[in-house]
Amino acid sequence: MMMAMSENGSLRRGRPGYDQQGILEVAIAAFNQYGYDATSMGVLADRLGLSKSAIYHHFASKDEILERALDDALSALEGVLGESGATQGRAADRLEAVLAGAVHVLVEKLPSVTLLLRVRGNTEVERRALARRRAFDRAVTSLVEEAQAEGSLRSDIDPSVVARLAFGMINSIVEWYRPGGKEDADRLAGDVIAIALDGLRMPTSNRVDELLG
Amino acid sequence: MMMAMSENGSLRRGRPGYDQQGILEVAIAAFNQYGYDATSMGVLADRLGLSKSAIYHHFASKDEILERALDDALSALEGVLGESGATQGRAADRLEAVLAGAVHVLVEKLPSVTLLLRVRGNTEVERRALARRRAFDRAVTSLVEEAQAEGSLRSDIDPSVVARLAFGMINSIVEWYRPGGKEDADRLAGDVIAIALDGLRMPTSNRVDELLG
DNA sequence: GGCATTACTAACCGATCGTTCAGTTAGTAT
DNA sequence: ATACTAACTGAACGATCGGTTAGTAATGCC
Repeated sequence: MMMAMSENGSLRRGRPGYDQQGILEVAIAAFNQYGYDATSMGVLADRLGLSKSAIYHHFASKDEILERALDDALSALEGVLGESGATQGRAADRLEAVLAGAVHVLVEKLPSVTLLLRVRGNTEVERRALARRRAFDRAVTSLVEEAQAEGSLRSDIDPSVVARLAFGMINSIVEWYRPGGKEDADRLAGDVIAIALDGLRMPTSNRVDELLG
Repeated sequence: MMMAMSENGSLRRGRPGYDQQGILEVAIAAFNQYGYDATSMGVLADRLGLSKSAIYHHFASKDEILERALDDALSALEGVLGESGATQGRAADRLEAVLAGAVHVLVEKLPSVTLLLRVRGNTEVERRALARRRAFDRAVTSLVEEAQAEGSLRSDIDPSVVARLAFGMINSIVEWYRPGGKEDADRLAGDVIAIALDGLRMPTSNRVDELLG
């Protein structure tokens, strides 16, 4: 039961119960479990312990719930692109900062990012979210291109393929990572970045062979 | 329009129109575009240019369509585990064969594997498919463990995480690979395996530093 | 106590859902 | 022409869908 608090921690006026954020969190969990399309407002109401119509006091529509959730995830990911580690320095370092930042966003906002990564495109809300995702992907691809031009990233593979595969790996976290599991968030980020960057860097095998003659 | 042919190529008896396979292919495409849950039998009927009830001549239920599609994908993936490259030799080589085989299955059966990778688990059909997927994942994880024990694969990362990240990358193909695009299938498989294996092998960077003193 | 605020309800709506049923249609074989 | 085979149809069904409406309920403030 989400007891709505005012910003200074005192109890707010009005009937106790869920607030918008409380509804949103339960909705995201249900959407992730059953899929957005297969989650009816009835199922959601059951999960909340409310009537269906009570939900409409908080959100105008099912679509609006989705839009709020997706915006949360997208804003966090877009925020990674604006951080100082992603805007200054060599392209390879910036790329590493973006990948690490993305992993942290995935872990910290696992429910809403999970929902984002499963969006289909059936509604206008979904299509707008997909457009924002594509813009993010393009920014990452540009970074890969720059790092390849610097010579610090393998250039035998098309930059858009590199970006997609790297994010394919990172995004797979939402399918199996569970907070409190065997891997803590920092260890996970370290592991993911290690594999991704080792796969992306200029291969050093030739260098070893060269040195050994 | 799928003209049903008998096995020797002559026209079969009965009214011309779709056969089961023809319905299945259109259904998979619709399921992948809109999501299984958001694809109504009405939408599917529109795509087929038939009435809704015509579909039930070919399949007993929407579920049965899904089951057939998922079985197609799963059988192909499971087949990779039974190939000689995956059953003989060093573990690292077997793992590489499995990864390459999986990429080829993804590319060759892109529609049905795409559908498989998006299964939620809302129905018994879906849950059975997920169980088969988990068994596949376990087999791959075992291979990673063996390869780590051989010393040819990095062992700084938990084998189940390694397997998941590698397949996360490989499975991401379904979200962006398009036959006839920039990357042909063999090139793609090569690129994916290069990044995955470079990310998975024992790091050679230390070796370079060591040789340089 | 009355008011404002905020959360919640049951009944209802029109539309759509997956499926069934009793037929019709279009081809081949005899 | 008739029988068989296989594909297809419109109407109907019970259930569920997202959403609306006119209320009720529970709190804090004055």
